[in-house]
Amino acid sequence: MGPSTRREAAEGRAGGPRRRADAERNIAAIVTAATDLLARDPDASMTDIARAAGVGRVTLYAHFPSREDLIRTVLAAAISHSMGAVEVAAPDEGPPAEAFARLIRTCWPILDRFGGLHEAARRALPAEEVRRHHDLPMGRVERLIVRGQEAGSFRADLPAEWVVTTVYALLHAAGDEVQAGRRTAEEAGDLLERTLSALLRTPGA
Amino acid sequence: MGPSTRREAAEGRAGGPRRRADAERNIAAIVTAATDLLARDPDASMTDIARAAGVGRVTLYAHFPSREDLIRTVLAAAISHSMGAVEVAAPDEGPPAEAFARLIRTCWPILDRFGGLHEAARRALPAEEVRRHHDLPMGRVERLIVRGQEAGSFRADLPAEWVVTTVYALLHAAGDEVQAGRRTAEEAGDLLERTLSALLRTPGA
DNA sequence: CTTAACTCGTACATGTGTGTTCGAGTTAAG
DNA sequence: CTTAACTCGAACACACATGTACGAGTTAAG
Repeated sequence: MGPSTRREAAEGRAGGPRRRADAERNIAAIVTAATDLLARDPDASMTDIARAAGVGRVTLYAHFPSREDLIRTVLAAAISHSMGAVEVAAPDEGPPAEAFARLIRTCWPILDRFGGLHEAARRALPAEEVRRHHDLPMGRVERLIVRGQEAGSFRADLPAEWVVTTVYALLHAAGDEVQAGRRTAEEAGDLLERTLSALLRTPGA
Repeated sequence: MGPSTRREAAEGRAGGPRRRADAERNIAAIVTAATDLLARDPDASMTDIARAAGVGRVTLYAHFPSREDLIRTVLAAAISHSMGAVEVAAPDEGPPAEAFARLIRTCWPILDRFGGLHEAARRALPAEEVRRHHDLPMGRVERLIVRGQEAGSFRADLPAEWVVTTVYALLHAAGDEVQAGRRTAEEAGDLLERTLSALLRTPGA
């Protein structure tokens, strides 16, 4: 048969015949390479991704039947990664202001990367599916904002949804600065923290 | 000879033989259609643009030898349009805070559209050229920020360059909200104004 | 060692975008 | 009216991305 049997979609395989170790390694390399490339450039081609993963293009297709499949997998991995980080930094209790500062300081690069992948997903996946995945980490941050508004620590004269939007927009702007080499990650993180705290503070305080 | 003599590049023709009226009209239609389409989607194809302008694809190429040429022309037009609006709303004297508020209130859609075109230009034009054009309206806003910082009306603990970046990022976020139909232009402008004023106010005031 | 899984270069089919050519028809300008 | 400018559909050449098929070589696993 072909270059590989391609039994299941590299991800949710049941219990069947075990996968060989080198295949496992290659799949991991592909996912990390694709995450990096797609976050930087949502139009990165399958050829680029294969090369970056140190793998032949055919091998890539052996594990991921289509670009859509690959992006789906990458997005799912990035989301579960993001969610883990967010839950640690900003759990559902404790002072919202501190939680938010911690969240920005420790995981803004992760969230920014998620934003880049989101753009890639928007182009390759059906809108409904993207929206569904999008809601998870976005909703988490929004809950934190709402909690802070209700507790009086964040300004409440702006819709929480809009605040989340601005947070992501600035996250992305900071990421671009770093990627363009205009600032180090530390500088960008610092600017981000000071900018966002000004954004959240209530206007009269 | 071909469908048209294509003597010069539709733009900087000297004095030679006059251009016919219908050609002039079509060129104008192409530029406005391209401006609209490219601002919304930087990947809009030449076919799309021709159709939106109500013109055959061949006619488009008769006036603009390449996609690069078209984008160059569109970008130049958008910049001169933006510059005009900015100079009226935010001249180089007068209270910076008021000038800034006026600037946002009256021409944020124009500036946002310019941002979209900038993205299209970034993909089609050499980086050096984009940067050169980019500096004009960007520098204008930056001068205003610096002036406000020196006058004490804006917070000075953030680099003016970063402030400009955040302004454009939020401008774009607001534009997306409108385009996605989540808010009206009025709502978005209002949110923008309140968000940005919080960003510029000095932290202790 | 033997076998099945896996890798990978080459090549092909298909689709899409760019830019050009041809030729016939239309329209503004003198 | 006459002419040169202009428009435009159809077709072509080219480049590039996706996805598939083949066949030979390599490697993990028993």
